[in-house]
Amino acid sequence: MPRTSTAKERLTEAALKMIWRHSYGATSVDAICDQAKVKKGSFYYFFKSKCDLAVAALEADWKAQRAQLDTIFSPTVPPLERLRLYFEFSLEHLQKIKEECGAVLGCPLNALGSEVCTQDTALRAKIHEILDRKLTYFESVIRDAHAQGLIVAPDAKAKARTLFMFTQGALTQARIQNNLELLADIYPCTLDLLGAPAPEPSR
Amino acid sequence: MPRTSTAKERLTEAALKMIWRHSYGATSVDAICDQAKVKKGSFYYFFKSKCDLAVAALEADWKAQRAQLDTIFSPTVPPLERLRLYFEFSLEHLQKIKEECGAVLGCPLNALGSEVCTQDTALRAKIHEILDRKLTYFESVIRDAHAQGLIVAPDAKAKARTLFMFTQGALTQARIQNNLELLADIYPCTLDLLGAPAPEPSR
DNA sequence: TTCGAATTTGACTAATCAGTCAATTTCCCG
DNA sequence: CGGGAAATTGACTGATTAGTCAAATTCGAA
Repeated sequence: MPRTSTAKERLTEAALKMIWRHSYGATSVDAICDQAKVKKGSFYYFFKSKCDLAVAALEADWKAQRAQLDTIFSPTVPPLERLRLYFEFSLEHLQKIKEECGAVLGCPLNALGSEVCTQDTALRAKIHEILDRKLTYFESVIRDAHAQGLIVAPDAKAKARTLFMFTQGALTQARIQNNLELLADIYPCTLDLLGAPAPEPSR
Repeated sequence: MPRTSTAKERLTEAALKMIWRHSYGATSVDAICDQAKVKKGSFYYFFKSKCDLAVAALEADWKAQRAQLDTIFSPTVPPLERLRLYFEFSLEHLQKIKEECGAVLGCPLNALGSEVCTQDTALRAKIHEILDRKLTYFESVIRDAHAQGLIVAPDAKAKARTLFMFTQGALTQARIQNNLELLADIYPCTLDLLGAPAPEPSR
């Protein structure tokens, strides 16, 4: 049975959406409360500050994403196929959001992290933590691909970090330019970056 | 003779520094005026809005950086050496700033662009424009390197974009994690990404 | 030196900001 | 049903926000 959403859930959901859409600084507590249909008094009953809400919002979002990522990055899937699936999934998600709000939003961790990292220690720490966990998926992919002789990457950690920087950079550029096409070749570019043989073009 | 700085110059300089250091949203016009020793009335005599100032600040900074970039990316320098010099220069700059303010700040265009791109069209357009110009340097490097047989990159534009995404992503990660070491291997990683033979390790 | 333009000043909005709080309502458990 | 905890409310504060403006000052050229 579909349990009705709680005020706390509505707040974290609205917060993530609005902060991602606009920015941390441009999103006021009042606006979040309006969107979530919650009075400000209630807000401060659940959260002790705006930053506290942002941390909770990231945590809730990560918890929800995890299951999907675990499916995509399942060890039963061939390593490079995991990456293809991941990019496909991410692009579809960004496409859907673009249709909703008209903008390419990139990665919320990147956008928010870059904005608040010099202002709020707790928020930065949470973002750092989640980014590290995401990196772990890449690491295991590359380790497996190397073990199976699909690519040459004796230092999986380093290679994963490079790939991670590239993909995160691509997401940021797509956001800044509001252009999803910048991400169209992200999978073949990844294969190239990893030194994997390009898949045969279907004809 | 060292001309004394004008109020307008002090404003753009302070604006860039403070916005880069903190963020666009967290930097108030009052704070910028204080830093620049200019009264707010004067501010609005020179600029019609905070966003207008930010555009002017980016433009002034770009104008100042251009000469240095033209030197680093001079066609008389071997292509891959240009990249090495560029990373060296960037790292030294970030190191110096870190010593000043204790934080790794990454790329101002990236940080600011990611924050304001959904809020302010003029600012976004200016950032897009400057990013495109920076990309041009990479393009010419890669075109030259390809022509000289140092790398294989028939599509210089695409390769430059990939490299650009990687380096920008690296800068953002370094900012978020406040860790300059993430940039330590950026040149060898770039060579690897370009498929250039690694330089012999000195012993 | 004089005059008009460029610049500087500080006091002033009106809106918005994050955050507080006592009083009230709703909820669940015994 | 009763009572205590959990949740909700709306009015409130004091600080900060971007932006305005008329008056005063400085500057440069004739």
